[in-house]
Amino acid sequence: MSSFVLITFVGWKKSLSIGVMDINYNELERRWSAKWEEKGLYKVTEDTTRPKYYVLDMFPYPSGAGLHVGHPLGYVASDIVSRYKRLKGFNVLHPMGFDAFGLPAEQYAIETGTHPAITTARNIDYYREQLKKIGFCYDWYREVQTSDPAFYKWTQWIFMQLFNSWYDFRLNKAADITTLVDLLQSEGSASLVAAGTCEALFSAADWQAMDVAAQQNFLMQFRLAYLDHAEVWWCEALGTVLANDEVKDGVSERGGHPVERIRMRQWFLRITEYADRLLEGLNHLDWTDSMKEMQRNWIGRSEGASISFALKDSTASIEVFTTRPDTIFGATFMVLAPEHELVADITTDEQRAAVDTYLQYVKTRSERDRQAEVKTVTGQFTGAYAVHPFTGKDIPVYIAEYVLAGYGTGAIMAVPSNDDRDRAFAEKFSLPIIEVVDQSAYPQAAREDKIGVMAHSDFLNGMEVKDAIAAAIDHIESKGIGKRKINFRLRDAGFSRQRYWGEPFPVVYREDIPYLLSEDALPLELPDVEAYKPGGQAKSPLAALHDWVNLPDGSTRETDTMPGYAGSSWYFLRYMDPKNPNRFVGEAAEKYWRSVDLYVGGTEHAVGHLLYSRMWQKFLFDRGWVSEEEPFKKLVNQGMIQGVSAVVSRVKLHGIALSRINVEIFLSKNVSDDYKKGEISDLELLDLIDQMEPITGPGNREFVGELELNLTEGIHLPIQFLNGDIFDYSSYVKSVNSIFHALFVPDSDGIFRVDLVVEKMSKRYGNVVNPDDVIDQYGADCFRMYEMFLGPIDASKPWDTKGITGVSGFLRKLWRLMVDDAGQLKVEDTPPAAGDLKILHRCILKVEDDVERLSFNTAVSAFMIAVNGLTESGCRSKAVMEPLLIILAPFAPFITEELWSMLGHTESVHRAAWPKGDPALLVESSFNYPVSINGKVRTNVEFPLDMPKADMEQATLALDVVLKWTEGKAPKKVIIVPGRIINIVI
RNA sequence: GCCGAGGUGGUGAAAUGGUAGACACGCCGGAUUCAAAAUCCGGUCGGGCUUACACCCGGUGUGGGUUCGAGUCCCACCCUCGGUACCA
Repeated sequence: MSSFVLITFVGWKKSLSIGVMDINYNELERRWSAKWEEKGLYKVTEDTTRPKYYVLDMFPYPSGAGLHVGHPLGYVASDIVSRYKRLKGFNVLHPMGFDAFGLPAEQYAIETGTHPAITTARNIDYYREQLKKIGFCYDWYREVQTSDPAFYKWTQWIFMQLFNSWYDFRLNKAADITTLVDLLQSEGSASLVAAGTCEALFSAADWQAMDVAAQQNFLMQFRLAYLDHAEVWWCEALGTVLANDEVKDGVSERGGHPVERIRMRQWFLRITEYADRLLEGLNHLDWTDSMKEMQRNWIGRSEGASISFALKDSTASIEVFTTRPDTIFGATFMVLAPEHELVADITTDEQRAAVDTYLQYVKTRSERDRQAEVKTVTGQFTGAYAVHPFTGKDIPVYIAEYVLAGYGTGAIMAVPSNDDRDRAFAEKFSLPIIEVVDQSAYPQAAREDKIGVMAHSDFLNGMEVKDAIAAAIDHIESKGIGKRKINFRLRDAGFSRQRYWGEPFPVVYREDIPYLLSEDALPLELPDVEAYKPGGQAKSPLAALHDWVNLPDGSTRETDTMPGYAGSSWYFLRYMDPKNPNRFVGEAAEKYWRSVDLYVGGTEHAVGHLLYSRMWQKFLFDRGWVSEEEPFKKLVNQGMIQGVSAVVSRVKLHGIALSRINVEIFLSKNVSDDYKKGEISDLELLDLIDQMEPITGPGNREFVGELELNLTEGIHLPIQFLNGDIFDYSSYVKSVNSIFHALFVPDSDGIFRVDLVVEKMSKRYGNVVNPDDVIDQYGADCFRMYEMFLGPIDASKPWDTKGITGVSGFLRKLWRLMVDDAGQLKVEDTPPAAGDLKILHRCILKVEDDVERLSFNTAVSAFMIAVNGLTESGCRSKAVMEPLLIILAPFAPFITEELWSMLGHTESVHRAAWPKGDPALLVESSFNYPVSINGKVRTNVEFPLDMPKADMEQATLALDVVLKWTEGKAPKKVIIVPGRIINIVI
């Protein structure tokens, strides 16, 4: 597929007819865009006379494919809210920028040698141009780019503050590391040990006697940005470290080379210190429950106990964390994570070879594979035994991939009676199972549910699980073998990448000890490199720059760079004061804008970005640099717009020569299905191909015996040539370059059909729809409204351009409501008819309610209903048209501005005030009640709304239809809900 | 596997526990037109019955339950999508 070129989107474009009364959207939109820009209509300042409102979009990563129709879904929604709030009198901050560091630009650089800065700048220009066409009210003066040194200077600065801070247990917040040094200086580590934050006990004198390296190593255990070791995917063949995304099925996605986990020293952020506050803070946020739930589960707070198991014939012990200390008598073996530090020590000589083999296997396994694997249990006995702390029995120690080094202590006491994976493991390795919880009273209960009565458990026997947990912990504590503990699933965040295109660390090493640069050395700019492909073992390309790495004073620079989420963890603050050279955000601006009132973005960021941002904000808050502890008050997730792909099968021939080389043979759906089912034989298929283009070469058919047909499924064809499921292959072949030869084998009716598959919109699938093309044909207003009309903002759905004609028709209808065929304004300064006022006010109230609820699709239909109604009634009243234009302006900013100015206004419609809807105009005096018999609607009857229930009941029972059903008998019950329904039960 | 979301006509969807399918697309029929585009009018969940008006039965992924009444609430299951710690 490498030889075909993607061509611009023209397939569904029809010629646009512009009649006398047609609106030239493109001209109109260009004209108003220019005027707004000239007047600075969307420029925002800190205006203390008006209440502020901060509406933020998750900024995009500018990929080479440009914006597709899925991106603007959330942007249109937030733009509508921004404009609506402005009409409501708020001073609205609505900025946009670019998340500009990232892997794709670097990968492109490796392939082509183009500097990522060049690709990125180009992509950003294209994105910005596309965004501007859609008519967003962004204040472009405030644009930020995370790869801009003026921006990442402050990313580096915040990293330095994290490095220079520790989490002060006394204040329960971050504090300057010097306060820790003062503490150690004056009293040693006693209070730290008491607080459980470190184990080494030493005095003030001991501290003072330590050398620099020892002191720094100690402080490293407390810094919020710190060095530790972690594993990365290493691919020897490619010579690079790979992202999880780049590893598929245990091999590199590019090239299919072997990969393995290797351990490296890297930077981390101590987000776990914030686990409790990140959890608690959720309670005060206006986010969806599902989003909060995902964060809660990610943080994963669990209460239990840590217990120490002594090893037989050894001084070492294994510490485990368990949420089920009550089941300790059911612990019949132990399992260590394969990476556990004790593994090498405790493995016996007889088991060493087997353990090593198993460790090799685990190195090729991703964490996800390890957790997802439930069908086949794997593990290996180490030869070592632990001593059960209560029974004194020997229990074997295994290693197994299902135990992860990063969770808890990296070791478990396995209780096969009450844990599914332990159970499966015990069964596979024939280990004893002791049923310690009698759940016979709870037939519905699962093995892992915390209900039942304890059995075979010595002093716990007869207790309910809940009580047994408490009793077991008490006992464990009194025996001194463990203690009550709260554990979090959340792990500290890896902050190093062995990559080029990221923020350099403002760090140098002397004697292997990291030191920060001075603040005036910031920004530490990313230097140019010769090659983007890493040279040395798992090092970033920066490591090859010897002059840059090795400083004259003998120190060396950190060569890793920061991850993608570094810049995105605080960019929302920079928008408040984007050009400030002296501070990451100026104090006055920060105190005015404070935090984001509405944040719109995809669920894919539910835990990553949203958790890191919250941590950074809390840290900056602790240190007194910002005034709010949470960055995003309200959060809304937009759904994903998927593409519809054209998927076919491709066949390759071996052992036969075609008239041309490099021919791709595609099979139409029915042909391919029949072939797969065996209803078409190899020979028949070959015949079909032969009909398309004669197979030449030595003896053709005689070669059939050696012929090999290779079917590849799931090949994507570009959707531009698609009409329904029919693929116009002759146009497609004409459109691509001459090197590409393709043979299309159609169905028996001569038509080539594809499988339609709904999936992520992506360049690689050839299913991308570009908003530019939609706007060229229908205009930005139409595009915006159609995106909203597609469905609820948070729902995912496939894009289909066909339906857009409905919205297009609506905009024309709106235009014709106010402008006649000759282009003359029809609107008159006459008093509005009562019916028209009712239509208008119903619309105002509905749209207002819908925008507040972010239900934009129903707001669009409310506009359609209003315009249909006003068209039907022949309304011409200015008093109706003007408010209608104002409420529609957030959705369709261009056409409303044009009509508004035609009505004689010199000030922009976007500076108008939202009209007040009057509910009194909508009050009805009667209601047409549905009458249902046993819940099924049988007829309708109209009653005044103030009619007494008894009268309604009497009148309803006398209806012919009702009499037919009741057969004259008295009903069992009559339910009357005023203004709703009448239900008769017989 | 685990966590989260979703499943309603041919399609996108609507519906504070109260007339399922608003608003649109598509399709069918008609008006207008030399013709087309555009526009306008009517029809459009399935089945039964009827010359017709009407009427009846079934219907919101599957199976149960709560309720006068369930797309909506509860239980179990199936399928699709997002995340799963280095894609962004």
